[in-house]
Amino acid sequence: MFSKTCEYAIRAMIFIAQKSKTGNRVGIKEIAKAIDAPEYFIAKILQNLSRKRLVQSLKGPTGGFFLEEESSQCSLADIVTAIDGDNLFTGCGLGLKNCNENRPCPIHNEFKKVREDIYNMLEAARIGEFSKQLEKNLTFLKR
Amino acid sequence: MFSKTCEYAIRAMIFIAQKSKTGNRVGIKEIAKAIDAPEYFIAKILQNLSRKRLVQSLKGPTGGFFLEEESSQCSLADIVTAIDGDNLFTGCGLGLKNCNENRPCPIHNEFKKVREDIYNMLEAARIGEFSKQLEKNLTFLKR
DNA sequence: ACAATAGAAGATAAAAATGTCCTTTATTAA
DNA sequence: TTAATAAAGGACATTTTTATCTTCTATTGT
Repeated sequence: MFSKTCEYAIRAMIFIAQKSKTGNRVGIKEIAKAIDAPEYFIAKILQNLSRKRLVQSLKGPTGGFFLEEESSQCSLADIVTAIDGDNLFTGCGLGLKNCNENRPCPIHNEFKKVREDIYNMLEAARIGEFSKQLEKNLTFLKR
Repeated sequence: MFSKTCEYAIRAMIFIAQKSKTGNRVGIKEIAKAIDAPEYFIAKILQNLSRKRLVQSLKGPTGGFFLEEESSQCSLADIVTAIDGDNLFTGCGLGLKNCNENRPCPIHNEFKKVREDIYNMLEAARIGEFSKQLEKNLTFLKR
């Protein structure tokens, strides 16, 4: 469904959001451990998200990644779009470039429905909303 | 959503199914043109599906690919599973290997729903059911 | 000012997916 | 039975994705 890059990105963002609630910044190494992802790779991914202003960062001692109030309101759909683009939400299921209402592929309408369901679900899910369940160990970000 | 390989596979299978209705066998070149896919690449893909008995083939003059009655009843889910495996239908949205009811990722339940929707849609779609609309040029397999 | 810290940026490497070519095998029609 | 045809199979090439390493830059506390 998502690229590995995108899976890591979502997990990292949820983790950062949780830590940000208490005003903490969090370093790459801590993130990598918390979500069980390759350190250098996560660094690249967050660098990218940082350029796109989906996450905030500060260099130097006491530095690290964090989310401003606004960023913690961003949706999973925003993250997916930033990393994988919008193909999942708008593209043809069979990979046709010009598939559309007027010139549909054989599964156009059925596919459109699930695409919309996916989008709605990801748009409704805000990055900041997962902290409580994580803290209670009701949900997990690794393995 | 699907790999490119899988997209080609589905399009090729739908095309073969259509041609098979009238008892025709169809060669790689014709398939490649009809679905606008790289010839040698779909050759490989169909070779694979042939080994898995999802499509039938005959070598030599007048040979080619075709679908027996039984094969034209196979679902898109069968093809996806044969090519991409069942990760789309059973895997965790965030890539966690051990995500499950007892140890869910933060989006486990929402994701499960869309996964099931996707599966149901693909399982309901039989490869042989698209011929009429294709013949009437109401749906398309290329571009 | 300076040393230590931590992300940014660029280069490189490894693995997987995608795409191509060449030889072999099975089948057909003459 | 032979020549032509078309898929099967194996090897190889290219591109994209995933992963790692090194150097540079900004920030902090002393």
